[in-house]
Amino acid sequence: MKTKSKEKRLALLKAAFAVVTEKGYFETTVDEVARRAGVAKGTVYLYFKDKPAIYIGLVDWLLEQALATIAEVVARPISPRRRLEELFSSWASGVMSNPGVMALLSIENVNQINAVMKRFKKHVLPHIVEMEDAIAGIVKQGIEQGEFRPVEPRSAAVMYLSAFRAELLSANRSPSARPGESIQELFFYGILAEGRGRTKHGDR
Amino acid sequence: MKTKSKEKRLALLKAAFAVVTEKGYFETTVDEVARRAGVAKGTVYLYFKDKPAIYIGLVDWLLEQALATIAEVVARPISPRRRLEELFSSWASGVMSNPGVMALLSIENVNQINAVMKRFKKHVLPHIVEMEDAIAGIVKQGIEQGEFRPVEPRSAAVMYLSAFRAELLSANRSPSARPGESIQELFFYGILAEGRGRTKHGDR
DNA sequence: ATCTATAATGACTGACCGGTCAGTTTCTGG
DNA sequence: CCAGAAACTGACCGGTCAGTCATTATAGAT
Repeated sequence: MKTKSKEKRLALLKAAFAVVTEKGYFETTVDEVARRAGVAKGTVYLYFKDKPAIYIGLVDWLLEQALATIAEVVARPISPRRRLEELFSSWASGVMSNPGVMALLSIENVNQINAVMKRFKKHVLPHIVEMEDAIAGIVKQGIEQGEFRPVEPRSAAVMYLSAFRAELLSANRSPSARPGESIQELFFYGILAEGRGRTKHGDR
Repeated sequence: MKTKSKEKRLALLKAAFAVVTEKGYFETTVDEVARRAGVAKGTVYLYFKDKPAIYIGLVDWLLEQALATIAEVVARPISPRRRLEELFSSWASGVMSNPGVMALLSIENVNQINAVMKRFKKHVLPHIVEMEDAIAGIVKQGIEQGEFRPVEPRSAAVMYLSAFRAELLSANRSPSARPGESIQELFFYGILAEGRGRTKHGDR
């Protein structure tokens, strides 16, 4: 039965998610993932080739959901700005809301020195690029419709993701004032009081 | 001789920096740090209590430099906006330029589940907060002088650091167009084309 | 009820690595 | 030149954990 197997795999991924977001990849043991899923260690190896494969499967699963959320927001009949706002809150209340997810994806920062890291990078990076592209698409649309300034869409996408990340982390640290809106607002309006006449960042 | 000892310690930190930014904390072995510094493993333990202590010493050292750079920029007779711009480029050409540094500090994202992680967090977080405070100070000054809008200084600081991080990572990935200026420009001007009349993000 | 195939188990192994410490080398000052 | 101190060394130990596989349990077919 194919579905039964898929369900089992998913259950393992969920267990892995719980452990990895709590402890990080390197401090996660396969045995704990197994126990958390209610199976023995050997069973994990029936569904995943090795430990890195669990991580890769996990990232695939998470980013798939993140991308699905983007697609969903893009389908709504709203302005690009509203799209970005709603994506922000959709993510913030979904899987991406776990700050551990950010740490999870942070592995991308490490230089790829050995075989395992190369494998990680090879799988994670294309997904991240795909996400950036999707967001850049929203930005581009906003520019064409005149809602956004003619900025570099990719940079704006990178900035958007950073803002989201920043929001998650700071919210995690102090659940005080609503910094989420504050950070979103900064993304939209910038920090400067005036001098908004130009398009490019001065010349030279 | 006290200085001799300090020098040795510094040499070890530099070796640790090289290895850790390349491989990340968990894949770094004490033995490799020792070899990279040209000493035997045992020697490392004359200067650091254990492996976590190396990491903590490293973070202290790096953030000390980052803070010193802020202080230096703050001392210059320039506008808050220029301060932020010059800090950006000072960092980008200094120790912070290594993308591995960002990965290094990313450990802070992991939840503190065990004693070692708690130790990490206890040391790293205050430093990060200190940095955020310093930048928030610049922002506050800019608001008082009317150069910046009346935003929440802390949020702006968090956003600034995120922007820097984003810049580093994307520059590392594609040395194509100058995304640095692009991202800085976004931080200052935001993305919206107009509707700049208000101060707060709507009401609600 | 019995047989077979498929799934699951967990004890075991080998590699790795943090930390130790008895032994060795280097330094210092008399 | 020597003796004692201080610095350094690296073989060794113990614990951990990824991955294996012989054995056992389960499900489905007849």
